[in-house]
Amino acid sequence: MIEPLLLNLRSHDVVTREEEDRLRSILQREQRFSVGEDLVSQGTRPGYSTLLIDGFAARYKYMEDGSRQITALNLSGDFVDLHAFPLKTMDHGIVAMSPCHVAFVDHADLVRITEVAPHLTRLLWLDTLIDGAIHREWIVAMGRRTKKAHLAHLVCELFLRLQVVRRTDGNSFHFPLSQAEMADVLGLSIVHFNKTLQALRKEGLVTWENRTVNILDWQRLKDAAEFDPTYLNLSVEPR
Amino acid sequence: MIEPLLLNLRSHDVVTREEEDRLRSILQREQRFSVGEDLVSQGTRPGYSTLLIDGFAARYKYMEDGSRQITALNLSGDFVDLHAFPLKTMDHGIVAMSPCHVAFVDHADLVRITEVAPHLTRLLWLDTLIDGAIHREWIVAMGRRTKKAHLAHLVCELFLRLQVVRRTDGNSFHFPLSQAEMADVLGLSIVHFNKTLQALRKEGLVTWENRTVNILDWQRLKDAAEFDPTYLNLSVEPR
DNA sequence: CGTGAATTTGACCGCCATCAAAAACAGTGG
DNA sequence: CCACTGTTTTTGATGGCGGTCAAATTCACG
Repeated sequence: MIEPLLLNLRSHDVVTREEEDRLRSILQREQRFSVGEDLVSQGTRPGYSTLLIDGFAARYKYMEDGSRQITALNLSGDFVDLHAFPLKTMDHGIVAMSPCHVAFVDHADLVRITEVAPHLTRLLWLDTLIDGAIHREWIVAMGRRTKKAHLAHLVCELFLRLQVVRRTDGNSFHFPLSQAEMADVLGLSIVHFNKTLQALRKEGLVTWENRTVNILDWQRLKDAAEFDPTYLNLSVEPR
Repeated sequence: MIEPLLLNLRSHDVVTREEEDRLRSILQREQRFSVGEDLVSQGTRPGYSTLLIDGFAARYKYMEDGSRQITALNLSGDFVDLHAFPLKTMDHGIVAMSPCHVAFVDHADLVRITEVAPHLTRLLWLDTLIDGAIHREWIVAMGRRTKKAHLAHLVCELFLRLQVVRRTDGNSFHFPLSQAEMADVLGLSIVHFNKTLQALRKEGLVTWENRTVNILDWQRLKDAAEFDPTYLNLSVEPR
């Protein structure tokens, strides 16, 4: 049940059997959310953190004019709000973009981990640091990439992250977001997201239909995106 | 010497005398950098982290076409690359935007802290989580705010962050970035940054000259920015 | 087959990039 | 103190990317 989390952590460092057991032992009740439900709502102070076992979720923030910006995408195996643990008050919400299967962890148990399991603490810390690295990459994409490159970059990133948790199938992966939702990821209008996607399709870099993305030419996609996977830290090293 | 760091940490939680001493004891040699020098370069694997004692620094990434995006601004009291500690390889660089006074901390000493000082560990973790929260706010600003609101938001954020480390003077603060550098923060052209700034000036929200920003009307600036300081976590709570 | 959602196309227009150059400013040496 | 030079800020003109509005088409599903 925590397999995707373990796959995630093990893409960065060795996780011992003892650490694995410790993680299992702190998982509280499971719960399922359907599309559109908030896993965590803005402004709340949850006393627990949420592990996404399976599904797709998005961090989002609404503006006063009703527009929305998605600031992160969470995949199977992601701790969606380890953040809330020392951060206390949620400054944004997290919503299910597909049916989501989650498990909860009490903050008290996380505090306990920092007290007795320093290496595991560093691994969880690392997980939040990679979130930060992804955020920076998104900032770069929004500020200095063309929209086409931004989208291409996102596809590259999603592919590698999904591959870690074995959610890819050859060169393709299931991806449940609508184009309207993707527009909120890229900070675009729906119309222009559509035109950007069509540009990628026309160049023969990807297909994207039935909520399935298929990468036709990894090398050219990578080039179009100026994609460098360093920030994902996909190498096993002592941390 | 680590006073600004302590001010930073103490804006979130109580820091005991023992923790304070521990922090002092792990600070290695100090160093000064002049404007334009890299505190940390992209692609390197430093064995230490850098505490910014005084000055302004920026995380940046260059694109192949030579354009640059600044993904974060670091102020006095910020740990500029606690990230590199479990992250290992720097996926971006950090450059001095003003003369910078820094001190170094060995990664081995940071590992030691995770082993013997859980609360201090959580405080340092928190620090990196707030970096992440700021990143998310920047993503929102780039994706869904007008450029004027984005700039206003940044001014609000800088003011509060500088106030914590006592680098404000009434409603104004010293800020050494040129307009060209600010353009790299907002993902704008120099010309348009200038026009955006003039819009804020014309509305009587700020003055900005001689590298000094003065906030003329906090409330209206806040409104123009849709600024909500929650993400900065400026409240003292047990973490 | 009908209804609502999602995708796609087209027209129009404004924000912002680019190019160019003027004006203001800062630091230099004479 | 002033001329000289490079940097920074500011202004103006032009064009393209991407937003908004509107509608057609395709798709999902009861």
